[in-house]
Amino acid sequence: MKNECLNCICKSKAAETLDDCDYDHLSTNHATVMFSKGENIIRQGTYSTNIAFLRSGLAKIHLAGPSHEQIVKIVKAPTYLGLPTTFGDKINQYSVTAIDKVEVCFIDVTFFRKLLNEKPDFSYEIILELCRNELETYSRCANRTQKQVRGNIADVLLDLSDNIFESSCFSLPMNQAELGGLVDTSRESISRILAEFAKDGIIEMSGRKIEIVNKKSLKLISQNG
Amino acid sequence: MKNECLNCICKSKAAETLDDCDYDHLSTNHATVMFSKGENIIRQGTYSTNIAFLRSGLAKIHLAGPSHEQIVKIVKAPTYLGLPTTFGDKINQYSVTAIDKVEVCFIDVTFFRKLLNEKPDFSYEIILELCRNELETYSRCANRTQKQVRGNIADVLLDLSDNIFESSCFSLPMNQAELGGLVDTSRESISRILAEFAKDGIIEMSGRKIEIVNKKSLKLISQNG
DNA sequence: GAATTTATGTGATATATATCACACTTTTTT
DNA sequence: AAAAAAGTGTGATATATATCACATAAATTC
Repeated sequence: MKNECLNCICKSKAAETLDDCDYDHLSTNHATVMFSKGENIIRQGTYSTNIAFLRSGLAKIHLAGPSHEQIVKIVKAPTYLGLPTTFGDKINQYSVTAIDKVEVCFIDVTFFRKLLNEKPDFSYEIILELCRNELETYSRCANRTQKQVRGNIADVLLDLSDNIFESSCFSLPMNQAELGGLVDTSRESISRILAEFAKDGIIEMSGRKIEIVNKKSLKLISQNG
Repeated sequence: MKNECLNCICKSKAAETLDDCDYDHLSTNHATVMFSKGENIIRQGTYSTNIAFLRSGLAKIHLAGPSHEQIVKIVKAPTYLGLPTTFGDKINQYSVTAIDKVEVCFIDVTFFRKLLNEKPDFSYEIILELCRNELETYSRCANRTQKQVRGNIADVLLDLSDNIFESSCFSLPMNQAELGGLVDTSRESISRILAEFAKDGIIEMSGRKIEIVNKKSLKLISQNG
């Protein structure tokens, strides 16, 4: 177990500011847990007791909206999960669910607090991460409410391709009903519009496998032509 | 000017953790500026150079969405403005505009960075503020996209009454077109639905003056009956 | 205080998308 | 391999709300 964290290949930016001694403590103050597809990592409404760090895999952040479950975003390792909850509120305000097989490090809050307290560089990196998230959330929210469904679906495809899978070819990480929750539409609209994109030669689709053939068009649709 | 900040009656929670010496430095590292109604405090697209702290008054945070201007939220002193931008991105991702006469303290970024670096309690309070904002943004966003217009208008009225003016009687701080931007509707829908609320005896209205007469109904509408 | 601009009220119409209903397909379970 | 469950495709219909088009009212400007 010695040097477990020091030698970890998937560190957060904040963790990279730490020294060998911190890593030593970190190793003894965390537990790594595997979750398989569909398992709840953080559950809305329960008490938040640890800091969760997504070490590998994909997860979705989602919350119960007034009428249905809304997926806020899809995140990819390495990233902290549920930081805002741990500090802003003791009760989780949203859920985090594994999209594929994931590894999560649960870090003792007291120890994490100690790092924040004693390591200003660490603390500053956490601030940066929170700031970036907030900005992203603002524009994501403005887009979702203002664009119509076609544009939002285009956005999701581009996000998956550019940021999550980093390839023009990928497999949709969820079913159409969930995609609806991510884009704020009905399952049926997702089906229709994906079919439309395929018919128009913008994507190629077989089952959940998608290849973006005409990224330009997709971007145009995203910008709402 | 001595003790200007120490004796300031409107401190941020973070500032309350500081000692006399910090306050001394703060006094010499900031400038207080007055803005009148409608003036831009922070402008989207420009470089962010200072930390802005809203010392008194109301402001709206808004950004250019794909099709129209969206008001993210209305904030009230005391609060930092545009923190996420200063750290997350050098270019302002949103605008902040004075709703009434406001006072803003611009604090030197380098000095603010120094505080974050040397005063862990200060830094922790900033983290808390960022966390709370993020949680709030998530649920606000889920609500706005899922509820229909009636529910969102009810929410805005409740927010104004409960959090901003802390009275059941207040004057709408903006015109109906802007309210549309806050709720994601057209100006006309705002007009129609406010008239409807008045007709149903839920509010009393004369010009922009509003009194919430039946808060219970409003809450019911907010929860989407 | 007359003229101009800005804000608001209200009907008629258009439209994007939800919803319902059901066929078909794929995956999972037994 | 059969049976059950979960996921998807697609038409018909309903509906909330945008949009357009004006009328009226209030606030600014000259």
